[in-house]
This record gives sequence, C-alpha cells and structure tokens, in this order.
Amino acid sequence: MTEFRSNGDSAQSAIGFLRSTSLTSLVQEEIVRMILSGELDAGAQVKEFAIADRLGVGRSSVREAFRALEEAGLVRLEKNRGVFVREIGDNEAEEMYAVRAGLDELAGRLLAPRITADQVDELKRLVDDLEVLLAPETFATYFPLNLRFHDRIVEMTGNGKLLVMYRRLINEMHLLRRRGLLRGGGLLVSNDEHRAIVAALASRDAEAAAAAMRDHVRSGRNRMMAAADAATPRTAA
Amino acid sequence: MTEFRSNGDSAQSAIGFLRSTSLTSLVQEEIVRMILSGELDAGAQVKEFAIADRLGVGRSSVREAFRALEEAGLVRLEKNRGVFVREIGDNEAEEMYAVRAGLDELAGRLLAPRITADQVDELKRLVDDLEVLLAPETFATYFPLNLRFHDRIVEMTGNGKLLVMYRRLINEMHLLRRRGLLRGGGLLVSNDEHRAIVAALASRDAEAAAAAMRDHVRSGRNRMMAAADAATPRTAA
DNA sequence: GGATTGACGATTGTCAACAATTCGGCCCAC
DNA sequence: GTGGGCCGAATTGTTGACAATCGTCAATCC
Repeated sequence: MTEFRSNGDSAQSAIGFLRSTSLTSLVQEEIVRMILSGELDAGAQVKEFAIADRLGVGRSSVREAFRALEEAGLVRLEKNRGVFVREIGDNEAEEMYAVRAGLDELAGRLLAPRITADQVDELKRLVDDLEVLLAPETFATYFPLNLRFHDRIVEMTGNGKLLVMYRRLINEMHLLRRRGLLRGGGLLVSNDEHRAIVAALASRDAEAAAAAMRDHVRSGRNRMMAAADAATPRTAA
Repeated sequence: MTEFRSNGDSAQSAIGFLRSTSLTSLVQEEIVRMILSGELDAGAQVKEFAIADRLGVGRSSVREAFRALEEAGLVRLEKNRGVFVREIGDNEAEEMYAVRAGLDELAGRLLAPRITADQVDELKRLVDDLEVLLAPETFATYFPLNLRFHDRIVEMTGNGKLLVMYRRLINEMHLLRRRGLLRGGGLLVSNDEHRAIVAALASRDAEAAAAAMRDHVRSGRNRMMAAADAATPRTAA
C-alpha cells in the first residue's frame, strides 16, 4: 500500500509519505497485519512493551495504536489488565453475517446499474481464477482471492463510505472463532454462486444483483455454522 | 449512561466504573459531546493542550482519545498540523445517505418478523410525541426525538453489531455541512413517513418494512439536498 | 490441609520534559 | 513594492520516568 519507486517521482511519494505517516499509523498497520495473518491469535494478550520494543518505538505510539484498533473492533482493552485480540462468539458471528448480507446486498444494488463492460470482464476473470484454485493444495491462495473478489465488487460501487464500513467488518470477521474451518473447506462449493453474482451484475438488474449477493452471504453463513456444528456437535451420535 | 445513585448499591457501581473507565474514555466522550452539541464546529481545529488543560488531564490521554475519534470518523488528524473536526462534503453526504438507507432497510427487514406488540406501542407513542413537537417553537426538541425513534428501531432488532455501525454513521452525519438547514425545517413533513414505517412493522411484513425505511431515508436525503440547493443556488435567477 | 494475607514482579495509566515541525511576522535585498 | 529568507512562538511528535494496579507465590494462621 505504501511502496516507493526508484524513479523520478519517488520524491513526491516520499514527501506525501512523511507528511501523512506517523509512528502510530505504522504501529497500527503492523498490529493489524499480525492479527490478520494469525500471528496473534484471537484472545491472545498483546503487551505494550513487547510491541514497542520489537518495533523500536515508545510505548505511547503503541498505546495510541491500541485505541484506534479498539475503535476498529480488532482488540479489546481491559483497564489495568491489558489489551487482547478480540474473539467473536457465535452470537456476534450471526449478527455480523446479517450486517454483511445487508452491505453486500446494497453493493449489488448500487453496482448493477453502473457496472461497465470492463468491470464485468474483470470479475469474470476473478471467478475463473478462483475456479483454478479450488484444488486442495492451492486452497491457501483461494481464500485471499475470494476476499479480493468481494472487495472489488464493493469498491466498484464508487461508494467510499460503504467500502470503509465493509472492509472494517470483513477485518473483524477474521476473528471468528471457527475461522479455520472456513478456510479449510467450508467455502469450497461457492464458486457457482460467484458466477451467479457476476451474471446478475452483468444483466444490470439491481434487484437480481442484490438478491444474488444476499443469498451468497447467507450460504456462507450456513456453511460456516454447519462446519462449526460438525466440529463441536451439541448432541453426540 | 454512567450515573451514580446515593443508595446502597453505589459502591458496586463505583467499582465497576473505576474498573472500566479510563481518563481517555472520559476525554473521548467529552469531545464527542462537544462535537455533537455544536460546541466544536465542523472544520474547527482542536488543540491538544487546550482540551488537556480544560479537563485537567495530561496530553497523552487526549492524544489517545484523538486516535479513537479518528477511527470513528469524527476528526481528521494531520501530522504536525493538528486535529480538525471532520467536514463532510456533498459527495460523501450522498454516500452516507446511501449506506444509511441500506442499514435502515436491513433494520426494518430484521425487526418486522420479531417485533412485539409492546414495541409497536412504544414506536406509536414516539410518533405521537413527534407530532406534538412539529410546532416551530418546539422544533429544537423534535430533532433529538426523531433520532431516538430511528435509534430505537435499530436497537429493537437485537443486532448489536448493526446498532454500533448505525450509531457511528449517524454520529458522522451530524457533521454534514448543511446540517443546520436540516434541523431548521427540512424534515418537517416527515412524520407521515414515520407512521408508515410503524404500520409496516406492525404488519410483520419484512419487505414492506424494509421499503418504508428505505423510502424514508431517501426522502430525507432529497429534503436535505433541496434545502442545500436553496441555500447555495448553482444558477442565479 | 486449606484459606487468608502480605510482598514482589510485571504490566499498565498518567504525566512532564525534550525534540521536531509548522506557521506567521519581520527584515532585508532587489 | 515585492519576493525571499530568517527567526521565534506555538503546536505537535516522541520518549522516558513515576505512580498505580494486578496476578502470583510463598509464608502464616486457623
């Protein structure tokens, strides 16, 4: 996201970088990376000094980053006890799926009337790429590309506010307790639904696109819950 | 929200209060109050030391609060220049109305199937109260009660995640540049729509409730935009 | 033996001091 | 008169130090 080039325009980038980037922002990005990559597990405690020492900054910068991360829903602050990576239980997971369905539905409705032919092609290409990655040995790369497919749809709506809220929610949903199951195989059968979404968008039918998005999220929720139940059955056979 | 009583259980409240409340949280709440009350205008600079001195706390607590407020979208941090109350231009206002329509629509769809008779009565009472306040001299109290009406609907869905996102968005929308026009008279004619919303919810028809909510937000947007255009006409007569 | 208390180490909460940057005014040269 | 550069006040960025709190562990008492 913040890269430099070695050619002439790097000076301008560097200036913008210095003007906009504080230590706190960098610390914040690093902690987000650690959380999303799984380096910090849900529920784990994150110690101020450990982060500060590791990144070579003072504790204040880390503390400020923690405040921002709490507001973003990624960590939980307990006074005098420390900060912990948030865990998301089943109740909250249900709530999040409902909200995500609403946001995705809105994205489909907004995008369908204004999508361009180029954008349809781009989405079709993404779905084709996903198809290839369905094999078990490449599944580690299926998951991020799937995220990118949905992110691009929201991004294409041109609604920046929706995109910010959507991304924040997706980030939080990475903390689902049973996330591992999702990545492991629960989503394998969803590519047909991706094709249905692209088809609905290509037809420029707002309601059809909205319905396709909503149904896809709902299916994802069901797959997740089924996988969770299979892992921790409530009644033994 | 955090009140004490003078009877026996105050000790327990006080303990919980101390355990959960940091100076930063209090500072944050105070700044939010100042922004929402209009004490701090959109675009105004907020100086660290001024807040710290006024509240009798160190700058660190204020800086941490700033970070959280930036993540919440209420202020904008410019490195080495200061923090400013965010202003929301016309573009972003459009985006926010679209997202709010989506959230309200979702709230209507979620609430309709599960609303209780008591809840319907409560909403009806709120609409009746609003009716009385339509007179110009009481309009200052119409606005907060209108907010409460919509907030209660979202709250009644039981979806906490939706409620958090909704409230954050509503807070941000207080920073609309032409907000004064809204409060002054643009929303006067909307109580019929409120009745329509309650009627749709009472009928337990999810799609009807969703449509009523969406239409209401859309009307609000149109009223706001019309008022804004009237205040700053793009073409002179 | 079990429970309570006290002290200690570790961690967080808050603050004040120092460094770096920005912005405005002033002077001076042209 | 105008533009450039210098200087100083004001503000923010960052750090380290000190105080308060929590959890643990061992010693003590019943």
